[in-house]
Amino acid sequence: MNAENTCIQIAVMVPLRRIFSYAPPPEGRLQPGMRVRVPFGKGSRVGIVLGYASCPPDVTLKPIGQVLDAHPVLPSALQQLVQFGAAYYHHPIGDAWATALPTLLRQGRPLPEPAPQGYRLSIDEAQTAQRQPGKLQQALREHLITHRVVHTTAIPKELRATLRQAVRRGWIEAVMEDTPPTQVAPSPHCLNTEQASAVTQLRMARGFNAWLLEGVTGSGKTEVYLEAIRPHLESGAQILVLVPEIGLTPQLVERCQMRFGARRVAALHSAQSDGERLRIWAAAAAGRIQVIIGTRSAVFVPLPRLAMIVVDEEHDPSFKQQNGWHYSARDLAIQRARLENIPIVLGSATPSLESLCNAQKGRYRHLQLRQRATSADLPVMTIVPLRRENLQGGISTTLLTACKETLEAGNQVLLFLNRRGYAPAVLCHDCGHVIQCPRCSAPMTWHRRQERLRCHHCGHESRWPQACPACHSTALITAGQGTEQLEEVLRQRFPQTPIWRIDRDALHDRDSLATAVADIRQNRAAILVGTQMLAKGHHFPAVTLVGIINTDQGLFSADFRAPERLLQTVVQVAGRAGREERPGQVLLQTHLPEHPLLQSLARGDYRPPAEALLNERRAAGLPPFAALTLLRAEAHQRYRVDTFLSAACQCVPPALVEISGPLPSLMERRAGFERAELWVQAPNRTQMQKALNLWLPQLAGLSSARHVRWTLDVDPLLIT
DNA sequence: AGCACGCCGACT
DNA sequence: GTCGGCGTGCTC
Repeated sequence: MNAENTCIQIAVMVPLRRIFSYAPPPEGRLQPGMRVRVPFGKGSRVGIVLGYASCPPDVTLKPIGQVLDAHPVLPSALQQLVQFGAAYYHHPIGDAWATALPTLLRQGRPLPEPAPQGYRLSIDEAQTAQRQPGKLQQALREHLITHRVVHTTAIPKELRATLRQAVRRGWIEAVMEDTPPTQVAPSPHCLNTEQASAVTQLRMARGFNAWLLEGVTGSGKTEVYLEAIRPHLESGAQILVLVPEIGLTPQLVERCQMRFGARRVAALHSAQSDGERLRIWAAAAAGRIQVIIGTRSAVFVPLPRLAMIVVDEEHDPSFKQQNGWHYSARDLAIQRARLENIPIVLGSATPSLESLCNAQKGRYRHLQLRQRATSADLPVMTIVPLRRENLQGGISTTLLTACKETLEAGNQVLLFLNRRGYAPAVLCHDCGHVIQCPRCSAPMTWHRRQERLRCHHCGHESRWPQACPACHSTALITAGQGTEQLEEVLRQRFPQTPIWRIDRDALHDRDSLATAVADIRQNRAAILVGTQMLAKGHHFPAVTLVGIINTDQGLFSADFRAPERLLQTVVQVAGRAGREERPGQVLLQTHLPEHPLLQSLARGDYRPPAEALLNERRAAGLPPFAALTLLRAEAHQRYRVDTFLSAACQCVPPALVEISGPLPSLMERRAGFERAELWVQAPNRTQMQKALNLWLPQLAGLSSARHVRWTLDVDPLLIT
């Protein structure tokens, strides 16, 4: 006769900012982190046990439907990480858990049994196998006699059924334990003094420690990671490596597997099937994989013997999730390292201003690699003023001449233009009207090859308009240049030269980036035209000239981070040039040749312009010198967005934060939704959290909140 | 997010 | 006379 009942608190996997209570099952104790299936509304949902609590005796609770796990699905440190992340980014806990788990576990599927490492004949095989061995049994038996232990994948398909039967009958047994680790290959490279010093310091790191490894392009950061983690792998520990996009860094996986053995190292990314991802996830959780190289969500992979985390290209914006739970995998990785009390390395040639600031404040230990690992010099940057230049499809005569000379010398040219399609706009020659996407406040992009107008924000497509919608003139023309047009212009100018376009459109209908890259390496003189995709990771040894076509885009953007990204992109693209003992040259086309950022950038080093940008941020009171959160709202009707945001302004906890807005979003209309936002600034993250914790319940209670879709973006990265 | 309930327009 | 539009409210 308890005055109070115990109930179990469950994070149900729905996007609701609530925890639900259920009656505990009659037998068996539940542990936090176990998955359960619970009756919910009309049907049932998967949920996570958070703990026991007492609840008043008068409420009747539904019982837990089914306990799905014998053990917590995430270890306690990761449970804390999900908890922390949900609280910090003010995201519903159930949905945070759903995001942290592989799809199949989220859906309630069981954790897979560990796959056997191999098979062998059992000791008493002689007795059990006597009765009439069939042809297949005999074949299998001989296979196992010659190979002793056979890995599952090495068994011919036609013998699989026989194998299953043989295991059931007992004359073949599964080998579950790890194969002894293969010998770790010695480093094929000789480290220079800076690399060696970085490796030594990282190897001595014990306990939580954050390191910023800042190394110019070509300085051999990867070699430092690999050598720093080597002793951990030799002692059987595990390593987590986070990368921005795995498709762009397949060499890292290959290099890692080459050195440490393919069986120890696995990649985890969205191109894999749900089943494959779960298998790798489970193998990592069971300690059978030592190195996980993965994108964002890999920050939640359980690794029982985790010894170090590496975040490669830590400045890359794709570490911040843009939909659903807006978490930064880089920042959560740091929190994970803190919770697990291990060192973490953030590596980049162009560190984010946030990380630079942390290094300067002494929160991160700073490691620098100033020399390139090969003897190649850093490329020379030259500003090409466009004021007087004759432009051909966006290319200046100066750049064209440089291309010609480079090609004649048998070298390759890389032209960077961050705009897909043929032209970023179509306009009326008579009245100037620009063809807009009907669902977004953005111009439509002309794709000439498919003869379609496409919106890059919502995917809307249409034909070339018959007449101007405003004045009915038929004189419609394209304006501006995209990669498709650049490619066309270059084909006219250099008909004999192979030209490669590397962007999402070009790779869609041809083969993968990897094959394109392989082909490019085979070729001599060639031109590469491409977007962002070209800037990341790949080495093009024969490229000696890099042209940045539209430098100015990053100088005019309303996003306060645009100059930082411009700087990082230019330095990264420039780093593709002049490797392998050939001097490189970078030409920056601009209408603003005197712009201080470009002047500073042209001197070649990342640091001075980065520090200038940091000073600007300090003066403007922007991150990393203040904490920033965006309250975004969208609805079909504009007045509902404004009503909600104004009401949200009214209930802001006074004195803690400063509010600007409601401001229309950079793209006011997107996919048929009217969008606006509130900017919330606080002197630091602690104060921000205090304010958000007071504000959020008020927000959720607003009646106007029910007519809009709203989200909080803590530490926003892209102001889209 | 789903899912049901509920009150107003064009169809067999 | 119904089928169905999406506005509103709820989920232990």
